[in-house]
Amino acid sequence: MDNAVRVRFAPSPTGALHIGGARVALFNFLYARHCGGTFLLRIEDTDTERSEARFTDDIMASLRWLGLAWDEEPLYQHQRSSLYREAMAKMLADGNAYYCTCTEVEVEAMRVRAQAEGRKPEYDRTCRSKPNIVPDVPYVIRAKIPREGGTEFHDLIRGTITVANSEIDDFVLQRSQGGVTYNLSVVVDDNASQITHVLRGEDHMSNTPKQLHLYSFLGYPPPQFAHLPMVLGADKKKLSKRFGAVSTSTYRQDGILPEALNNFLVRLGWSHGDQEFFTMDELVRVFSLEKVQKSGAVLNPEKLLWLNGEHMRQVSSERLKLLLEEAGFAHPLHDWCMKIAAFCVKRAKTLHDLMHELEPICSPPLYDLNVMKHPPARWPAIADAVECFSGQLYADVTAAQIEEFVRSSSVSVAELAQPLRLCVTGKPSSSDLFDILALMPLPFLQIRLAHLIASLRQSR
RNA sequence: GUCCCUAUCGUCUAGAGGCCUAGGACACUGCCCUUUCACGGCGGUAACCGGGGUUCGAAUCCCCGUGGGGACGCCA
Repeated sequence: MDNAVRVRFAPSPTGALHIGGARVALFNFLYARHCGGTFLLRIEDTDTERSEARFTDDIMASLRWLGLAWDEEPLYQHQRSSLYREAMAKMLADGNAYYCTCTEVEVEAMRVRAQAEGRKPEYDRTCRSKPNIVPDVPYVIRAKIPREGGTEFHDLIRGTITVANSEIDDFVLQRSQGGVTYNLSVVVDDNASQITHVLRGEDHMSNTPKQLHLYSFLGYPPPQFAHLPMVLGADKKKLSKRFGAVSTSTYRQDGILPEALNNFLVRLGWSHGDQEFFTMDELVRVFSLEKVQKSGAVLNPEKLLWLNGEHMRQVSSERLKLLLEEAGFAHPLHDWCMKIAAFCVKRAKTLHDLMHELEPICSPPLYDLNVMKHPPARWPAIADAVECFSGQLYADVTAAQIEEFVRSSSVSVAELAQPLRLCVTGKPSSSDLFDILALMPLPFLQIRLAHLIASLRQSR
């Protein structure tokens, strides 16, 4: 256990929490818990144009739903500009940053030129050697990245990564409107929060050398880095909003359990031998960065559905009841309903599957006798058999007794089972009929049977 | 285009030089169970990107290709 471990999840509130972000949060959370460390949340809202409070709300609600609780008060970057200004002043004073008065149009032209010359699109450093005094025209402040040498860091997942300094642009630290950009605020805040390990998506890998220069300029000790493989859509591309159900809250709405989503997400790029099913406690115990995969992982929605079914079968009756109510189940969930639910959950993949099966059982069902394959000519005989069956039911019947009766009746088992199933479950297929019959309180059952008998006779 | 990362069944992965005629899971599929649909049980199809090395021996190490991804913003 290393109590000094401090990690953070730092989303920008420019959209709902999508599952790629949820996975990064999960990995951070698991790493912190595994090490006995601290997991922090920081809202990166320096882009005032695109940041919205409702997205912050969604991100927090989704994290809470997933059980990824953060340990200290969340930090909001928009409240921390004085810290960033101090850092900026130091870099300016030390000659590690400079004023740039080039316009956006000019910079764009430089990029085009660089690319035409077979280089990476970049700023051409025009203002780099000008005197370091505040210009009287609009300006930005840029980092003065050394032109020689290289930057190297040890990635906990990928090993040593080396980038030539000549590849690193003199990126903007402060915008012309005065706000600072991501690379500066991250470094200042990670340092202020004493973050020891930065676990983030691979899409940030190219930012790391830039940030390492800032650590050096500011005299901060750099943290360790681990870049997680990307979560990809079916097209193998980085997840984006264009592809359907990517927001975490959508999975919740679709009847997915948080533990199932966590389980699914953790296995995208991480493994523990052949094990597929994990509880959160187990994950905290066995999670390790060494077993994280290096390449991107494509989402497999069917596997999530399967895992969700597995997790639903593991939850207690009390929690299942809570989950159903939370999902909007409209009928009172009596004890007998929950006992039936325990049977029905075997064939469900989502909470909605279970609700759809339970609903007609817990409320008077509507059904259409014509879905039966038996010819209407047989209906009177079936009605007689049901009547006889109904007459022999007493309190506390067992599935075995019911089965015994049905087998000894004058009509075939299939002929009797179909209408019984319809009238009790409202559907032509359901979980084990005899178990449901035995679990339904007799008065409820008798009302249904009477209705069935009447329908069978009436429909002739 | 440039730089960085990466490469085992359709998908997620096991695999740390001999245990690999490559294992598991999802999906697909055959059979069994069965009043239905499922669940469950037993099977099946299906992969080491290519080429060079290193080694007695390579899915595993190295190099070169190729494929894939990411980054290249006064977004984060």
